[in-house]
Amino acid sequence: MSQKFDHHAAEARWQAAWDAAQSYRADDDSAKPKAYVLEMFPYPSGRIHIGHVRNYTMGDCLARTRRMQGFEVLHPMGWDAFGMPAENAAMERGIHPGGWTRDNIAAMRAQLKRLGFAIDWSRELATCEPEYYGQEQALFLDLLAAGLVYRKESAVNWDPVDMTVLANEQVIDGRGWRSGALVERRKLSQWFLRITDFAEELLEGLAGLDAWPDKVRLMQENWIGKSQGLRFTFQVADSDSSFDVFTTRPDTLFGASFAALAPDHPLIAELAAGDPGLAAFVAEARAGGTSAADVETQEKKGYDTGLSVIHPLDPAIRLPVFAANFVLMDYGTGAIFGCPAHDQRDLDFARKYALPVTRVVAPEGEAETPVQNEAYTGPGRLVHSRFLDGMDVDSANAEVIARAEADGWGQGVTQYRLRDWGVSRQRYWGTPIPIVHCAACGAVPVPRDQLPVVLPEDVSFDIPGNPLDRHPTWGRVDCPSCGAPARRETDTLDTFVDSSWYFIRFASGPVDRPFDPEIAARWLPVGQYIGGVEHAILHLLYARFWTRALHRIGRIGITEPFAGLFTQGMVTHETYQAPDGRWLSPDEVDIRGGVASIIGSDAIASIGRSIKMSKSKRNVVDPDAIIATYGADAVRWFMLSDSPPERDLAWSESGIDGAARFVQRVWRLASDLAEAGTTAGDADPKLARVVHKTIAAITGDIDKLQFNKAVARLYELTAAIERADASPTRDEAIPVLLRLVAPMAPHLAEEAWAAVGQPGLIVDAPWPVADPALLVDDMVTIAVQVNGKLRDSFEAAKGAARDAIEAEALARDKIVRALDGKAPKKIVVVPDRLVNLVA
RNA sequence: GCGGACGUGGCGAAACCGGUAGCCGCAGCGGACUUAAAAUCCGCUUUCCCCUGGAAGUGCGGGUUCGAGUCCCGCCGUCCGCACCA
Repeated sequence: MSQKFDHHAAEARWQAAWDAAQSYRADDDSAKPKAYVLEMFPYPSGRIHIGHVRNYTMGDCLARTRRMQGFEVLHPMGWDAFGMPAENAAMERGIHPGGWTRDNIAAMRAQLKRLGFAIDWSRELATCEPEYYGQEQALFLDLLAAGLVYRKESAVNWDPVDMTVLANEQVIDGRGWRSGALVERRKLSQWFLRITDFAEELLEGLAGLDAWPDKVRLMQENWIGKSQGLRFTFQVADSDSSFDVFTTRPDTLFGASFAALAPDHPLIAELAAGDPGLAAFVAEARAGGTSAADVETQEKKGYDTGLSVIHPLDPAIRLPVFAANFVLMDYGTGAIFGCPAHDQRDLDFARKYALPVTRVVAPEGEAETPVQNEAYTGPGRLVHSRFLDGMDVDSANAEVIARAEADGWGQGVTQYRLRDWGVSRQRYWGTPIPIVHCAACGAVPVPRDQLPVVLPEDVSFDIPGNPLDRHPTWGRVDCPSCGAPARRETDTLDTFVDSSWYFIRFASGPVDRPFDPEIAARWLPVGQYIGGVEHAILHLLYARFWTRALHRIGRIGITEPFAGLFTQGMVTHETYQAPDGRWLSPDEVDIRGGVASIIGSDAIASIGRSIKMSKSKRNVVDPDAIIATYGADAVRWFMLSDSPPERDLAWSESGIDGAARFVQRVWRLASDLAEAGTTAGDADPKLARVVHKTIAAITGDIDKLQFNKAVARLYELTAAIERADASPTRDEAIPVLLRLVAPMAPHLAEEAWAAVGQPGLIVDAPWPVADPALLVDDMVTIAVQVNGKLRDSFEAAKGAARDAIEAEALARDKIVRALDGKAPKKIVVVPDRLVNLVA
């Protein structure tokens, strides 16, 4: 009888066949409608992990479906290949980051190919190659020329041992994560991109992204952090100095009892020079951690500068000026006025330093109720505020802003939390910033004909710090402008720059330019982008910004790069722990009947809940091993089944067993048909209905990326075909099933398609189309409820008259019994659905 | 602290617009085939009870409705994001 489906042979055979036919090559010149399906490209860490497999399987399923539906599909793959892990590997093993990265890419590419993804490999790119980053340098210079790039001094976290800049996440308890050295704040001259110029349009653009998850839009909205308020100047009494503050609550100005400046504020720096106490306070404030936990527990502290400022609405009022640890230099103006009654932080501060607390907003009748330990931030009317008294908060805000503008001491402004994007990294393994520093000419762009600025290969990582800084020759160049000896910029670009435009380069990647706008326009924007939520803010915001920046300088026609976005869940796995608390890997236990016995011992492991795979919990599974055992199709099938794609998927041995079983079931259907040949006789209208309903449902499910539902329906269809008696309908149903399965299990589908004698490759076969006539049933089940409780049900012709249904319902034995002789007070009839009798 | 999502069998989950809760899969139980096992196939599988049937049931408590997993109000819990943002 039928042989088992041999996944090893089928995978090799069909992957070769697709390659030979160049099945997944995207044709720029195709007349077909275009579909651009993209998954976030991976960092080449060394091995594909199961999360990647899930991500790419989803995209692949969609891409394959679109292909069969007649779209010209662009489904590319590349490598986000610059970044720290390569440098860390270089330091640890004394190898070159480039070699390490390229080896990893080769290994991971082979892994992806084993899964049979429908990828146009001719468009593959790696961001670490000069062909890519050289074009990025060109775009950087374009943005520089357009004034969207600038250079300024900025504080960084400096690790004095590793001689490198650390990201905030790399600073743990004030120490470098790798060296353990106390981190210093250093000022460095760094390059910035003017993303804040785009704050408003990035915010407004979110409204149009209706195929994005609300969650991501909201996260971006919060990140941009728009707020409106008043910016005004405080004059320091008996002095020429002044400073600006920003507030969203100008209405509470009469409740002000102090002003406070960030420890990093320039005015504080000035004063600290002559005030050792203040200098000590500043040093102490800087030492305080910036982590969430630190901030939460940190006490509000201040230092009285001895200065006072003049209240803008009444020169007679003077407010003391403090340096305060809770005022941030990088939001607003780095200075505030404190209104303790209506701001919790100000209240805490005021209590500590015995400053007045004056209520200026109160709900009805509470004007004289003192504010105790909780600041009042609710609605109400202004009190103790002279000309503002009696106004509501909004009117008072507007009134104060109007006066400030009329009298010239302040103005209404919109403030954003978003800051300009600092892109300088003091590292080797990144895109060199194409700038030359000349003593006479300043920062000079590298001329276009000298791009790319290529990273030198002869570098070593045995000494800490950026090897570009100590390279003997690379940094020495002549100034492109005056010809005098000059030095290269040794900083490289943040790797988020690399990933901000790769999707454009996929659409069009000429050798002499970053992209061809006309060709790129044929594909962009990306129709469906799929990746993890962890990129909800940074990557997705930067890519949106980069696209808008290119749009502003006339390089591209679109403003939004990703029309549709889907954020998929993680793949999790149960955890196993030995009685002594040691974590066990899945292949150290044998699970039967919910009990995990430890292999090679008679002890029982405790089973923990399914959580994110991590090395420390040892609950990681290796895709390669699983593909070898179960086959690519079973793995792909499992990745799409069970859990909704936006939720986490719990990997389990039994789950993948089930998937492998299904592959065999489909294969059996096909090979039995191949053996038996076609059937003569009558059609099977019941089966035909099932087939067509399934076609319609699955098409919709895949459109909505609800792969788990599509999978459930395919199980049902398979079961229905298995159960059906031989008929021409059944013979036709099997190739339909194969086409529906093809996006998920393509090797199986090809093998079976060939076995049943269908012509050509199934990947080129058209997607089945449901016959609308077969989607409607002529009989429906009517539920009969008494007082809302189901008592009976019966079959009726679809569209049957209300009276007839009502009469039938009342005549049913069970209903007569349930009503117990009483006449219903009310009868609700929902045609084709139910009858509810209210007794 | 602020913002958001979610909560349904032993488990992963379905359920169009408010209309028969639990499709499908996993695990489990029973059976068939087999010398046996594997594989495969068939059946059962929310809980409880006085079991030809009945009651309860979608985190908890209320409400709207002929009818609520779905809508409204208030809690509880879990997860995620941001975090001294003036």
